[in-house]
Amino acid sequence: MTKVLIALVGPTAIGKTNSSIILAKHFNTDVFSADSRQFFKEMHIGTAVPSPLELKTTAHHFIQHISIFDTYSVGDFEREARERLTTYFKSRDIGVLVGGSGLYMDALLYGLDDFPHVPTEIREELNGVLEKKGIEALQEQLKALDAKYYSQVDLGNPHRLIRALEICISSGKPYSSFLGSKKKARDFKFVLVGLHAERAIIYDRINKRVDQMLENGLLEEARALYPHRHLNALNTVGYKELFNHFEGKISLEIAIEEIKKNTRRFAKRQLTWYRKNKDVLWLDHNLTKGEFIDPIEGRIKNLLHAKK
RNA sequence: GGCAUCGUGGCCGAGUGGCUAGGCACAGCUCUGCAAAAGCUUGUACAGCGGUUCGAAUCCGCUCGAUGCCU
Repeated sequence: MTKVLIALVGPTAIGKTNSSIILAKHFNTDVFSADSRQFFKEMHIGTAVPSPLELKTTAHHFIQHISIFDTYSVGDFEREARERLTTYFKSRDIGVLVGGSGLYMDALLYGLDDFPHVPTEIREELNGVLEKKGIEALQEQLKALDAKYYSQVDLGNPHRLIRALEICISSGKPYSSFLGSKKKARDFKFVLVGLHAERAIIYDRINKRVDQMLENGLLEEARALYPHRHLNALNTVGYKELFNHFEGKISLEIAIEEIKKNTRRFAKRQLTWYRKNKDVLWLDHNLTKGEFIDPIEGRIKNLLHAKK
């Protein structure tokens, strides 16, 4: 029996959570999250995690399953989620995946290459190089260790440079030599669905949701997390702006405007991520339940038939 | 009514005769273990009209508009 994962993507605040639950109920499935911020159990309001009721009604995976103090990466997620799905599909035929993090979604749907484990000291050291000698030092080092990748990376992007270098250094082989190998086979097929709306509508929903988060107590949540502001998990829209406010750098009003602005820009990047992906079936966010489910059901049937 | 100052791209803001500041926003884009991260690309705009000049956002005049002061 072919297993099918319905993968739902779309810009933040467009209504993915709600739609995912509609799908889960209709197809009687669990929901798997691929949202890199909803993983953290210490964050609730600012990450727009599903409500307690929603979590109670529909089984969710990878929602608040780790701590902001944990080290977690796409690689961990990809492995963990793939294993979880394998188990899940032993007794189920359809699953729902929702997520706002393009990289995490794609890692699960399309696979990731295998990379050797990198000791954290190597990254720390490279961060030190960046700080002391500047990005040029990283560029030169990469040029020496992996000329091929050097010619195609964003040379101005320290994250990309450091990642490539840490692989080169820890493995003794060029980063690019690990790329493009055959990915681990997925034991499921997927239907990729994108929620779509006019830009103005998305932005309006974002602005309103931010106001709602504030009413729900985002300020208090952020204040409680403030001591941990240096953790990567807290380098998150909705929190970092408030941290700046706590430090007296900006007023609360400005902080709120910044949250809205940064959320809009985040939504824009999410749109860019999937705009050129031909697998995506784009559906308007405002469809009725039937109009929404029918085309998805159609695609699922096509998949099942194609298999035979 | 008089005098004075000012009027630069969506916003902020440099620039006092020639070599298209810059920042922010918007828009577009990149992405294989920090991804709600990180990075990249993009605007010849000088209130209007006329004049001086080889050449004006920069000088002169008028008009319009804003602000301040005076009667």
